[in-house]
Amino acid sequence: MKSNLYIEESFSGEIPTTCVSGCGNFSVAKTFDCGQTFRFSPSDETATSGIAFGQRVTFRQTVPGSFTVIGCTKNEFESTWRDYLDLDTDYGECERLILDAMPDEPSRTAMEEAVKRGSGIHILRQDPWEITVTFLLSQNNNIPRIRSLVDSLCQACAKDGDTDTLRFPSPEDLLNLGEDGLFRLKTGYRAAYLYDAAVKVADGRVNLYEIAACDDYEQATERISQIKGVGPKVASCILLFGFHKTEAFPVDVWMKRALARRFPGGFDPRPLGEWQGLAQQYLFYAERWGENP
DNA sequence: GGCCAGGAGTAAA
DNA sequence: TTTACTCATGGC
Repeated sequence: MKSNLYIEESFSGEIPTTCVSGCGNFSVAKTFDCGQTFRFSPSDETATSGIAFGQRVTFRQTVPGSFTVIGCTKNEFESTWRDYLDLDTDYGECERLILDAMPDEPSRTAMEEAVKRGSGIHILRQDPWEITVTFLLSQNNNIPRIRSLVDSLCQACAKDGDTDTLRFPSPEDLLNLGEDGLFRLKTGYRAAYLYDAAVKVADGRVNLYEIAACDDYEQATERISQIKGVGPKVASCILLFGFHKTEAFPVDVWMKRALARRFPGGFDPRPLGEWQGLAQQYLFYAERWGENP
């Protein structure tokens, strides 16, 4: 169901700008800084720029719930960014459901604190293949270096000049690069994983469309895990960020710290059901940014 | 120079 | 079924 956004297009000279308001307390900065994408970064104090679907885009925001998309017409916003930013989900309601699923103290208070800190985060609807590749690169790696590896991969597969570096490499691009070529990009032992992913997606042994259509989370996990290097954590990240399967609950080193600190009595995410993934993002964000939101 | 990073494959117990 | 070791690389 479409929510009631107010969308207005304007022009500054030749440059179109689309202003969007009425999207709850959506936060651009938090959404792009909670580790779900590696191709965006702050361009100044109020703007975040990056690349998705082969397009460069800038989102500028000064107050929660409204923002502008620079260089973007209303039609482009409707056809691409409205869905990408998941603006038709009521995240206020999601927050309430998360807290309702945590009736017992002190866990409820602990979750409440994380939700308050992370409130405004949306789970982006990103490209499944791109997420598969980037989270293969993420394993046993740090966030700045993952960004740099994604960049060099895109540049290595660029064909015709600058504009082509925007496009994310296809499985065929990775096959052309070869395992050796992937290794030379400093991907380390992950080169073999990337190559295996490219082979299996290209020949259909791993069918991303079937995974997208699969309502059984366990079965989807089993299918994506056919790729070498996809274990429990990477699988849950791919399903959450690439397929929007929000019952995923990725547990990494940040989450282990967050859970140990906030829930010393242990934490079972299962009662959160389809909101596990969003709760995880709040906890991840709160842990990563600590007292500096 | 050792430890850690949005872990997973493998061999051994 | 769990546990230790290993896997590239770079920042600290």
